[in-house]
This record gives sequence, structure tokens and C-alpha cells, in this order.
Amino acid sequence: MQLAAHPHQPDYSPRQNDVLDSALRLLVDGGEKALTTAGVARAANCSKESLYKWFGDRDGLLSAMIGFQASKVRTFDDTAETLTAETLQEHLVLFARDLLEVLAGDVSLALNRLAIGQASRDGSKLGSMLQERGRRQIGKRAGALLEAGRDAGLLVFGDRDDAYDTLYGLIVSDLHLRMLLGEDSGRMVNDFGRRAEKAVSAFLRLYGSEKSSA
Amino acid sequence: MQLAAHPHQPDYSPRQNDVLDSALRLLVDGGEKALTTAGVARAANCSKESLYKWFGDRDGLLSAMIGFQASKVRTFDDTAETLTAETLQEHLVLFARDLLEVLAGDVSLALNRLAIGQASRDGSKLGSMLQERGRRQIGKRAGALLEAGRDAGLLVFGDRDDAYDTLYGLIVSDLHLRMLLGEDSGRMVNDFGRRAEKAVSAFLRLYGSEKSSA
DNA sequence: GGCGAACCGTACCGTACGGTACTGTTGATG
DNA sequence: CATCAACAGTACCGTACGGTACGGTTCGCC
Repeated sequence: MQLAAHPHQPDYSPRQNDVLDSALRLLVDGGEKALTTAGVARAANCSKESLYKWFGDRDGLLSAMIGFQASKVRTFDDTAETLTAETLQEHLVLFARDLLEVLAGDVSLALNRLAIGQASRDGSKLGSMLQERGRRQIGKRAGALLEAGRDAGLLVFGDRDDAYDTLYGLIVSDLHLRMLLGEDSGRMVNDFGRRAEKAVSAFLRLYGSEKSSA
Repeated sequence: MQLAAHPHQPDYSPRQNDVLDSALRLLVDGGEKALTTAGVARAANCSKESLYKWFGDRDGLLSAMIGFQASKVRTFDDTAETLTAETLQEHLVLFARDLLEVLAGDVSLALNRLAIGQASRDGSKLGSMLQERGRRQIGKRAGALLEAGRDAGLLVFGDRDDAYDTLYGLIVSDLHLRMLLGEDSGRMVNDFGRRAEKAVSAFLRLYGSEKSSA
């Protein structure tokens, strides 16, 4: 289970990516218990021997799955335009909706469940990996947006991480955990729009400058 | 696995409570994987046969553990005194600290991990049980506090659940999930006080009446 | 055509776990 | 003392999983 400290991913072959895809689908459908080496081999039409040659270990396979999924979600932003009070609010709401939809995704939920299940055992290697590749990545987008807002004189905050923490809490609250615990996520997806708007509204009341409430 | 819809708990015998205590300790120490029927029997100095007679099933044992732990945490409040801006803020900060400390507790983390691990399998029965007995219970305390604040003219909100959701998000953000993923909780426990104060401060800026900012 | 690497499919092994059955042993009751 | 219920301890069974080994097949390369 190599795991470079550098953000350079191991980059598996196309065939191996197909296998990881099958494994993810298997995990989503059947949960962690269904994710056996034999099951993955069957679902991906490959041999167990190849699995062990490619990923070394069951844990190696899990790590590879997380890395693979994270490499697909990779969020890009680059808000090059100049921000006004309206566009800042729009971008924040968009970010909030994207965040909620990512968190509610089948694969995201399954991987988080998997990592949490292993957290007590393996010294939380998968957990920190998920944290690093998942929230850190999407947090960079939010951080850039927040700093752009501050540069434009629309937001006032001291520590950027604190502000992001507040924004995250307002958007997500305990929704993520409830979904992880099995609460039907499909039922609340329709509400993401309103939830995002309310969270951003509250955030702007907390961190918006007087200039932004015009 | 009987599970009465009424809040009346099955109430096991003292001996069985001892067994459940051992099982919880075992779960906290070794994680879900260490929680085998033989291990529980050995740790509790009882026979596997008795385990199956008392709890019927491994799942029954898990349910019993959750119910048992929830019955111990049972939060009581009854803020009989009349609220001022200062005492409301104090009570909110106290609530926030209690909430963070409960969430960071060994047993709470272990049980949440357990329930999340089983969420995809058993139709989230354990998850909803944890939700019902855990957050619902502590939410009642917060709800009472919020309504008392509104009655005293210190808080302004339409929906109580919405306000509580916001308060919860401000206090916890993604801290709970990060701890569940294995991030060292001991390191951040010292920061709970400041975190609680900041969250309550933000909450009061959002929901406090002009009367409370005197 | 001959060769070797990669790989699929499958059989196999050791182990660990959930669940059951059986044999004492204790302790209360009459 | 006889009886009976509850229980500890243990042996046992079936199964399922992680990991390995091996025969057969494809495919590229000389």
C-alpha cells in the first residue's frame, strides 16, 4: 500500500481503473460486507491473483478505491470574474449545493462508511486519506472563494479556516452523519436548494461586510 | 431483537447490564472487529449460550448495547430559573460544551462507528435507534432552552428545529465526522471551550434579539 | 512458429466467526 | 436430601473469507 506524500497519484492502468470501478459499484450496492476479494474478482472479471498482484492487499485495494474516486471528483473552480454582492452570493449557494450533493452521493457515503468502519483498526489511514483528498480538496475551492470575497471587500473575517468551518457547519450541520447512519438521502435531496440558500444567507449575515448587504 | 416503539426500555437484569458494560468496553478498546460473541463471553465471564438466550442474536446484542448506553447518558436539564441575556448565553455555552464532550466520548464514537458500519446492511435499524435515543434526546434539552430564550424575548426564530439545526452546525461543523474518521480527538478536547463560545456567539448574532445584545 | 509475460478461472488452505449442543456446577426451594 | 433452573465452560459444526497455487489461454514480440 504505497501512498505518496506528494499529491501525485499512483495512476493505475485503464484495466485496473475498470476493476476499481466495479469494486466501487459493488461497495455501493452491497455495503462493506459484500466487498470481498472473490466478489470483486467476479464482478470485474478478473482473477483474485491479479487483484493481489496489483493492489498487494485488501487494504491496498481499499486505498486504491478511495484514491481513484477522489481523482474523479476533483473539483475545479477558478472564479476569474470580479465579485459583486450578488455573484458572491450566487457562487456560495452553488458551492453549498455542490457540497451537499457530493456528500449525499452513493459512492461518497459508501466510502465514508468504509473508512469509518476501519478507523478504529488501521490507525485511520483510510480516514485521513479520505479527509485529505475529499474535504481538503473541496475546501480549497471554498477558501479561494472566501478570499476573493474578502479581497472584494464583501466579506470580513480573520482566519480563513474558521470562516470555512462556520460555512461548512451552516450548510451541512448533522445532515452528513444522518445520511451515513442510513437516513434516506433521496428524500432530502430536493431540499438541498433551500438549505443551501438559508445557510449562505446566515453566513453572509455573520461574515458579510455592510457593503455586501446593499 | 425486540425494539418497542414506546420509549420504555427493555431493562435488562443487573447481570446482563454488567455483560453489556463489558461488551462496550471491548468495543471501545478493539473496535467492531474485536466484538465477537466469544470475546464478549470471555470478557464478561459468561457463556455464549447465555448471550444467545438473553439477546437472541448478535444484532440483538448490538441493539441492547446502544439502548444500554443511551439509558446511561440520559440528559436532564429543567432550566427553571428566569433567563437573562447572560444566563442564556451561559446555558448555551454549557450545552455546546456538553454536546462536544458527548460526541467526543469513546463509547459514543465507537457506537456511531458500529451503527454506520451496519447502516448499509440492516436497513439502518441501529442508526435510527442511535439517532432517536442520542441526538433526539439531547435535542430536547436544546429545544427547551431555545424556547425559554424566545419566551424571555432574547431569541427570535420561526421554526425551533431550524434554529437548533443551525446551532448544532455552528457547534459541531464536521468535527464529529473527523473524529469518527479517526482524527485524534484527545488533541482537540482542550479547544472545546473556545469552540463552544465562538459557536454560541455566532448563534446569538443570528438569532438574538436586540434586547439580548445589550 | 516459438517463446514468455500477463492474466483468467478455479481449486485449495488455514483461520476465524456465528451459532448450537452438551456437561458439569451452583444455589435456591420444598 | 432431592429437584430443578440458571448458568459457566467448552467442544463442536458449518460457513465464509483472505490469501496462495496452479493449469490453461491470450497476446505481443523475436
